[in-house]
Amino acid sequence: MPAEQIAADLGALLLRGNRAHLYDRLTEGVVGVDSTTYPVLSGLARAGPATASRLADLIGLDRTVATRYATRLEQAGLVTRAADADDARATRLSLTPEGRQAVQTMRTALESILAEALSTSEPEEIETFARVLQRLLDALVPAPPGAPLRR
Amino acid sequence: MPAEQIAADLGALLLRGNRAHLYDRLTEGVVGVDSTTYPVLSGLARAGPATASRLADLIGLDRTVATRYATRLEQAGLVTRAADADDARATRLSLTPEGRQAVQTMRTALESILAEALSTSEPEEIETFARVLQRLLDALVPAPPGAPLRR
DNA sequence: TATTGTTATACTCTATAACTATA
DNA sequence: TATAGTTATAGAGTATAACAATA
Repeated sequence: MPAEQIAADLGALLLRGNRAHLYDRLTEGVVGVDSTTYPVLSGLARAGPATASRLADLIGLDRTVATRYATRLEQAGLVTRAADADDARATRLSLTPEGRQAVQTMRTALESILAEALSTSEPEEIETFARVLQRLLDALVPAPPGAPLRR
Repeated sequence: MPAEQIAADLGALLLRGNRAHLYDRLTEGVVGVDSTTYPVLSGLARAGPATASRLADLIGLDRTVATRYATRLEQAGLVTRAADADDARATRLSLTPEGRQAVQTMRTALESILAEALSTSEPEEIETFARVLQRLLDALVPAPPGAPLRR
């Protein structure tokens, strides 16, 4: 039963330093994005234009934090704010072309890092890994209130 | 090609909120340990008696932080300090019986959580998952736990 | 001169509370 | 009354710098 080893590896992966290291590798060279604003930008890319509240639910942040990081990304020219036509209280956050470019750059970097990290495994192993990882996540992680998409 | 889904799942796992949620599940009910001191206690359990500097290297923290958290754990009665016989500058950190008990409790909790999260997967799948995860970690993480450390 | 442990300081991140506007 | 966005404030976490003691 390799449960003990899985536990140790997951624990290592979650160590603050290792998490920050991975985020730094992803965002290095992308101006205006760091390890704290990355989830906001990435979430916006996944969800499409969304309000700060919805985005906050999606990535598990407080909505005040989402607003502040959105402001930072806006000042960096990666995100824009626009009034919601249906609800005058709401503000829709969207990616600018520069923001889309930044997301694309980081996605490419992530896939390249992953491809290299998985290069010593067989395709069947990788497929099994992905399958179990998905189940593990479904069991470990609380579902966001938004619910429709997490991946 | 499940690389994209792996990337998304890993990203979700590393989200600050999800990481904190997992740590909270582990440490809930264990007095004197929280999501910040958990890695220190866990690292001490893996490494055995160690100095603050060595422990800091092991878990990727600054040594000033390791010292402060060790003080907190000491005040909670989970860790003791003792002079190093070989080096008068050094202080050796050790687990108290209460500290060992706390580690055991958290390990059991982690294994139980994992066992449930993996209960829908076949043993062969889990074995493959563990194998690929290990390779992934070796490639992704700068200094894996258990590696030789600088003094 | 370098290293260990520690403390002091400043900075960053995050949540709670409060305010405004709209539903 | 409730909700969206935002700002203000305070609390916690962390790193940098500095100190004394020892190598």
